[in-house]
Amino acid sequence: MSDKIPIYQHPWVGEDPLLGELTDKQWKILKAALKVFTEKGYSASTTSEIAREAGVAEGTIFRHFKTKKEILLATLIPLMQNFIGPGVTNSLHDLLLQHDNLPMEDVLLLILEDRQKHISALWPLLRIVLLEANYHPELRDVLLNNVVTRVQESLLTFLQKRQSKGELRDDLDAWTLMRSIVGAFAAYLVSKTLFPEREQGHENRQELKAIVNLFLSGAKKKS
Amino acid sequence: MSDKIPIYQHPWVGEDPLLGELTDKQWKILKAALKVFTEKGYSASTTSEIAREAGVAEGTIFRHFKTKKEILLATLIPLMQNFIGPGVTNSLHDLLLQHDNLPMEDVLLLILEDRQKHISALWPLLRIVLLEANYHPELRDVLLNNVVTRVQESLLTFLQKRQSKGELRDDLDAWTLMRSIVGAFAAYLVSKTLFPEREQGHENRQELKAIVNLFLSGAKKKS
Amino acid sequence: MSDKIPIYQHPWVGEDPLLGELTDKQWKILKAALKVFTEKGYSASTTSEIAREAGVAEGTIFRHFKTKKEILLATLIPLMQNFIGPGVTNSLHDLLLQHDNLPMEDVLLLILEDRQKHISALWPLLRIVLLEANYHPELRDVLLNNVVTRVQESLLTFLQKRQSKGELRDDLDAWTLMRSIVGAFAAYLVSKTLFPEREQGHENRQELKAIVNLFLSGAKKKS
Amino acid sequence: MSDKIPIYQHPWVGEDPLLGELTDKQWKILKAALKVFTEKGYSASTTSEIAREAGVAEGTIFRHFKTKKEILLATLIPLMQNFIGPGVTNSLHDLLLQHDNLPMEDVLLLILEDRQKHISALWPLLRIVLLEANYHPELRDVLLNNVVTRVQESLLTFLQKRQSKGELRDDLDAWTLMRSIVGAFAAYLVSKTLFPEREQGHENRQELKAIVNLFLSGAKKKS
DNA sequence: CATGAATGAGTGTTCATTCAT
DNA sequence: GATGAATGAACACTCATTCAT
Repeated sequence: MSDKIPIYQHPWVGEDPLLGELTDKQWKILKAALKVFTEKGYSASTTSEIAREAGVAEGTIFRHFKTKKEILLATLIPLMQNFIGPGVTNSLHDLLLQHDNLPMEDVLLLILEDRQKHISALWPLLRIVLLEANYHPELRDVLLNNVVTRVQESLLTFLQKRQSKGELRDDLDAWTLMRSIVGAFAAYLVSKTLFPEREQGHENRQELKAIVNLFLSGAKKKS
Repeated sequence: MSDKIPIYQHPWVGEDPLLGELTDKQWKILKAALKVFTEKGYSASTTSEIAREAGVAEGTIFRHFKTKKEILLATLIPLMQNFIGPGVTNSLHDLLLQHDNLPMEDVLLLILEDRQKHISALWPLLRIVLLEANYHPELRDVLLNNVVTRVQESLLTFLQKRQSKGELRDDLDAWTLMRSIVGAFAAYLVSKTLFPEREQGHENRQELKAIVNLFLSGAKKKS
Repeated sequence: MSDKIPIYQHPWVGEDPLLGELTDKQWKILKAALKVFTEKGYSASTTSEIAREAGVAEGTIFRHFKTKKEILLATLIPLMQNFIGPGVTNSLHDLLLQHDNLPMEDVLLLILEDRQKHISALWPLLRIVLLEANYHPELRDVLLNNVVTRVQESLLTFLQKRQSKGELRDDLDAWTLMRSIVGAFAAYLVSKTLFPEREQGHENRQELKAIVNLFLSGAKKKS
Repeated sequence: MSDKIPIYQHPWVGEDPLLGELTDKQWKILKAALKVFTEKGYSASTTSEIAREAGVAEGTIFRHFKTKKEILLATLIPLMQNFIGPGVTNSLHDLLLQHDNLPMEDVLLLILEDRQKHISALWPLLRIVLLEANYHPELRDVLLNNVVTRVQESLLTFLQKRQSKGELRDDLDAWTLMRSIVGAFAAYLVSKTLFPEREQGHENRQELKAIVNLFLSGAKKKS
């Protein structure tokens, strides 16, 4: 048991019942699997390539995971549950609580900058999750319940509070407000990825400010 | 060649050099391939299932397409070039031209409703294109150049014209405006798909109106 | 279809729904499978060895049979249904009918000699059937219903008729009589196989006569 | 070596050079192996299941037995040598000696009843031995030399003595007599196993009596 | 041009056996 | 001596691709 790696030293898995603690070998396999899946997708990846990448024998993989699909789930689900999910939500929640009294503009800008950092760091991971969620309901469920729903709730609560404070229009559903700002922000990230040259000229923070400004110009309560 | 089908009778392929005109058999194969790819994704589809679905022998497929990958490209690229692309762009273009003098609110609503209809109809196709574009650069290129770019250009032109007319703020980049409205609209579609129960209560047109209203409240030039 | 082999040219399969007619390749595979199974038993046989023995690619095997187990069943079941079963039963039945009026001694001797010839010819086949029937209920069922039961019925009918004619004791169940003569005969065959040197000295026919004599001495009705 | 188990406390192995005395662990492994082999046959059994069943680590098994095949031999050979063989023979021998002066009918009935009891108790073991002897010559040899031959000798001696006493026909080889009674008896056991419903109606002892009666009616010397 | 049987490299998975601890 | 993680050759089976008919 001496080769166990302490939970906090890797992003995967806390007291997650699916995996428990990870041995050195398991960690190497999961890291290799994530790399290979990320590059080629699940179907086009082979267990033998994962083994080669992990530096273990192919048989070793199946000592730790019953099937190839279990490797996929054991790779992505804990990441969503323990890393993406809480990572995303907690910091979001903290942000919203912490700066409860800042003006809307500033809070939203902080949030978007914070989100952007997180998403950039996690992008390869998020990408494979989003792709494979199309074919594996188990992934879809965890994605929805552990990531999407949590983000929504945090944001909704925040927006509703600001509505009741009179800072945001309440003739529109908070849900609609949320979709708009999240959509605009997401579209910016996508655009930055697809057309790096296009967005490169602009200062990132300026662009985020513009997004917030446009949103709030429409969303603020007119006195 | 009596079994040739006139171009205009099927959505695929015009003067596309990749395929030229399609024989009856080719058409059946492509239709079958699209169905199978759509259901299981490229990697998990087998040529034998495509053959069965098309009602031809497996060998026949390879008489028309050199490899499985060529089937994928021959299926999706013409669709993007001749169907999604123009279909999308033209109608968009027409709409924008046709109602050039309508108030912003009405034009945007018309556009979104029109887009929504198109996207719904094409969704299975768009889905597989978006998914596979992640792994096949050939697809990604065509997707960007033939679909995304065209939509952007139409919308940009429209927004810029309205900016120059003084109807929209010109302190913000038209690109930024576009991202916001497109993002908000896309977020609505995604939300409708992922949480049908959530969005079900609302009247679709009301929701689109809210999106437009929110956008324009922020985007309109203050006099 | 020109490579189909007429049914009657091989022992396997008549209008057997399991296989229908056999192509040249299928025939080679089944022959190879029978050989390999016979030599090493089912579990220890590999599909690759069967392929090598049949002179076909391993993939070819699975074009004709879905699983390794299906090869086993497709090999043995038709043999039992079309070869062992009828072969055994018909000739037995014919014999019994044909020589209905011969003295018991002669009929029994004819039967045993006939059976012995059949069983010798089929021994490798019977052996693998008997062995694998222990692990595959499908085989056991066909063995019992198509072989064992048929033989029993023929013999029982014969013995009962002779009982009612007053030639055999009727204070004993015909079933008991049958078991005794069949058992004695089987023990002789086993003994000949296990201890060839022991039984070699004796003339085969003399030995069969002794078996019949011993049986009839006990089984004949005392006047 | 304090964990050695005295020989006489387990049925396996006496001065058998193959195993010598057994440690507690070895005993557990052999018991587990016998169970697993008995249930699935040799080929379909896995060493890991044997280990699990024995409650030891998989590596431990290979510390005691070089190969899987050695486990099979170490399991079955000593059982034949020390349990089946002697067990069978001795009690048979004793019976024959003890009741040397009883009438044939009674002795044979006693023998058959005694054998039946033994065989029933040992059936799972005998079954696997008979099956695997087909593929492992080492097993076949021991089976023939230690079990079959011994039984034969005891019975032959008995029958020959009765022949010389004038109680049994001596115009037939004792070997022939033996085969007949053994065959009839074996056929009864097989029949009882395959068609339990058929033989259920009859009283077991009555059936045995009938077998003996039929045999002796034919085998007894006519005065 | 169409067929579909044949191919064989490759797949995910198993398992007897080894060996560092 | 006992362990069980690691191994890798072998397994049953798949599938894109070829080619004789």
